[in-house]
Amino acid sequence: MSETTHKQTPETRERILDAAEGLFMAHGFEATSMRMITGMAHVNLAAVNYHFGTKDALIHEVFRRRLRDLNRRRLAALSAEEVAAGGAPVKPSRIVEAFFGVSIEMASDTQHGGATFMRLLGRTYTEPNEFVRKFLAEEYAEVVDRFMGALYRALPDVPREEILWRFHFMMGAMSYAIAGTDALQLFAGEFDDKDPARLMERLMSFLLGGLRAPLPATTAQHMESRRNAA
Amino acid sequence: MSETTHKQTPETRERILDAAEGLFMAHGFEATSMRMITGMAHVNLAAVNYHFGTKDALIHEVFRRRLRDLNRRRLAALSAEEVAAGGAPVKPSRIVEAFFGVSIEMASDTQHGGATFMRLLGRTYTEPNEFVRKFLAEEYAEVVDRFMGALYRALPDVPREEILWRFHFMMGAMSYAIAGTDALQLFAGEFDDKDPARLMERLMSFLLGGLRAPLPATTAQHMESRRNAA
DNA sequence: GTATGATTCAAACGAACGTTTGATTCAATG
DNA sequence: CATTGAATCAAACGTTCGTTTGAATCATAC
Repeated sequence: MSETTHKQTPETRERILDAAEGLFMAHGFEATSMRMITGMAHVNLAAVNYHFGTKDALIHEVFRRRLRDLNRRRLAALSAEEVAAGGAPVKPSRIVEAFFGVSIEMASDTQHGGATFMRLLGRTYTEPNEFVRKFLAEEYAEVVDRFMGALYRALPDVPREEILWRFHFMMGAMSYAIAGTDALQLFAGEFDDKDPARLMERLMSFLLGGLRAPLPATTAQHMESRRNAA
Repeated sequence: MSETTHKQTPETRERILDAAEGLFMAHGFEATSMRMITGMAHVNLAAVNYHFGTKDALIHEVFRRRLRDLNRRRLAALSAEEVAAGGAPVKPSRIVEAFFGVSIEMASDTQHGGATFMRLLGRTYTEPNEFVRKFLAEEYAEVVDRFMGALYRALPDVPREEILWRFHFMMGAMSYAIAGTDALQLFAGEFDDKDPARLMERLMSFLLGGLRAPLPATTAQHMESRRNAA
């Protein structure tokens, strides 16, 4: 054999996953062919089907590999806040920071592909593909439960629907923040501030500003009439 | 001929555009085939190529058809605010309302496909496909110029980069708001509040809260040192 | 009513897709 | 050193894709 003595098995899987991750991010799932993936990974065309079964299973694994760690760190961050609060409800801003801080942290990791993955993840929340959204929901189930529960406890007077929507809005802002310059170039041709620390600052200011904004008039009215009835 | 005496030309184009719009929204561009489009539109397979040339040209026309009107209304709304302000800078909140208000207005129009299109548009801002983003940038060029200029004038002390980012975040929040329940179901299985008026309220509160949030520490420091130097 | 240009139609085109196959090569076991 | 199971390889599979073709059908003008 001329090079790399092909046959250190574990490396093939990783190379495929890395290549697929980058190509999915750059071109989307459908526009990325098996031949593109195996070509970039320098493996045989049949390797994907051998190691993962189907293309869909590969997509699944690309997400599972990173999402497991991402959500484990999110839960750990929330747990740490809950311990620090000692029984009392965690402040909303700390909850938001726990969730989105980990996101941006991972998005800042350009060494191990974290940045690539987060950009892929950001645009996948709105992915039309049914089966992608299905397992995304599964992977998020526990995290959603924990964080929503914490927010409900922290804001007992705010309607849960309102909290859900605001969290949804925050997810959108974060996705665009991480997807980054791609969509921003729509608005400004020249634009290259990529310092992740400053991005984190910027995004957090915006998110907390939105979270703390006065409730819309209609919602406030509903709460008022409810309070009077009680 | 049995039905509809096939040959009222203008209707064929519209039927294709409407079908394509809905299918692109539901499945994405690549996953939507010409056969799906022509099947749903009840026209011959070759009709798309005859009327539009290629699939890409069809995609382009799907956007151009609605975007023209959308951005014309945005510019009109901003002009009205500028007239009302009579030479003085328009308040930031009014600028934001002019831009995003028109978006939600169109997203609320379930009669003429406006809602379908806005959901499609929301997820297209982050579209990987190069040529889609290209003509999106072209269609937006004038609107971006006008609105960014207005914001710069309204907030002369805020760094332009900061304004750009916050507008970017707002776009993300709006996209998720309009893409709506799709991504929200990720977080809450049962969820069906679709009243567009309340959504508009909710989103505006959030956006203005984020826009008015205190600047991040680093940015504030930069401004401080600049002020001292002057 | 016949000529004309626009539109629709059924059928086919080559290209690219995801996947499968069967032989071959590797590392490890007895 | 022969055997075994895992991994890689080149080649092909059938399907679907976007697009093209040439004949058929329409509305209109002379």
